[in-house]
Amino acid sequence: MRETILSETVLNETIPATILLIDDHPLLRKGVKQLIELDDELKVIAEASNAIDGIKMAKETEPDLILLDLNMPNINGIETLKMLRDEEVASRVIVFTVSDNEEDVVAALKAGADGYLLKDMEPEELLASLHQAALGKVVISDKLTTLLAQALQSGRSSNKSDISSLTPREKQIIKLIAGGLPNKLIARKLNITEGTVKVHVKHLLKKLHLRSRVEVAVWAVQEGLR
Amino acid sequence: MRETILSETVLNETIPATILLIDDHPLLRKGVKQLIELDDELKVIAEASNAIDGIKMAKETEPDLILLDLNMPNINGIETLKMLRDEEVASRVIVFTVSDNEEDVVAALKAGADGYLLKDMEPEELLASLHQAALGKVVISDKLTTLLAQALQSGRSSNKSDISSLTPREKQIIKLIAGGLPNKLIARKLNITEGTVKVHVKHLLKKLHLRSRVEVAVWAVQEGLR
DNA sequence: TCTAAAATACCTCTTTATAGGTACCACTTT
DNA sequence: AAAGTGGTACCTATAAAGAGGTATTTTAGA
Repeated sequence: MRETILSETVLNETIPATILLIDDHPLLRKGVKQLIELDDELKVIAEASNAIDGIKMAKETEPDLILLDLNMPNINGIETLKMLRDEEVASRVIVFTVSDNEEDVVAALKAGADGYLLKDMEPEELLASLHQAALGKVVISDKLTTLLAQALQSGRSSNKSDISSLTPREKQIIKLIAGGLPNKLIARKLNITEGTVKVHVKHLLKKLHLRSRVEVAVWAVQEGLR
Repeated sequence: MRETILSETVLNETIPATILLIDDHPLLRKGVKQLIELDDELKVIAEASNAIDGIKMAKETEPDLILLDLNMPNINGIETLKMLRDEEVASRVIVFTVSDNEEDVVAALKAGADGYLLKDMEPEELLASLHQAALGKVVISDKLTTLLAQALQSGRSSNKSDISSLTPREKQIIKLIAGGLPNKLIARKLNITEGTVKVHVKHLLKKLHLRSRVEVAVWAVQEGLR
């Protein structure tokens, strides 16, 4: 695949690592792309502004690295990551986001991310991290290492509240709880009986290891469920 | 201040609107700056990664526009905006953020923002909005207009939950509610009886025009009470 | 197609939460 | 001194929430 190179020492020839950007913010993509252009060992070969396009491009271009935003409309980053894995995309996926939330970090790594970098990092650090990532290393922003260590040592990685275990109905009810609705109104809204709502609440409390709907509401808000 | 221009029709001479970027993400700044460079009616003359530097630079450079991020460490965007106003900086301040949260939008505009743009907008739209802003127009992302209309018509701007009417004890209890504690545990923690906690809860519910502790918890979390 | 998971409904029982009232005390403002 | 505010306490009564169980129907996966 390597193209012919004119009048250049063959020994100095570097094959740039190819990168796909998936982020719904055009401006951010622009900034990252411009930064990466300064580095001849890295090359942005494709961009996408949503999960669907991103996955399509990943399959078409087979990049070495995928920089993936977490906070995207419709399909979020974690889901996108899982879909990429399902599609057997071989690229190394680096989550690139503003969220230094422990849940997000753990979820991303559990879902098989090969790195987790924060958008507020210095440009030089980002390039350095991408180099490492291209070499097969798992890269994590310095800020997060302490956080991760705590998460692991306190065993929270196994018993933390995990949205992935919830059924669609349960997620739906969580959002309504976070909206402050009592069971009776939730029932009316969903055209089911209050008793049934209680069953769902009971189940989701158990799954999330939470003690009350107040904790559910707080959790949901902090988790950014909408 | 206008520099000498060589061999150019004087009639076509445009004085670019000067812009100061305040955002803690270097990459985003990079992207925006690159975009603005394409437009010779706009010019980034300074950048800052935090509120303190931003305010200093605003006073030094007196830009026409300030693009201000909301989500910054230490001092957030709204506070920064207020500080700019206190310092009597004459620049038009455009909030530029990812948050399409109603509270944020309303808070920003109440604090005197001259615009509120979302980071996920298209580059062309951003440039167009900045042109409008430079002409003195208040620019709001299209996405937000519906939201704003609702906020105003439902009168939420005037009778929204206001923390200032709360007593210290009530604020304290709100934080504990948001921590998911039931009245009994709150009582233990504060060394008062559960009955007394109930009275406080009752009062604060009335003051905040909220219907349940769940709504209180959600409100507190979104309000960032800690 | 068979099966397991999900969603639904109804039951009882206990605990929490909310609303209303009265009352006392300390402190500040008028 | 009187009035107001904030914090405390106790009372009754109702509403809501949560835990336990059983059971039927749909839906989706193997």
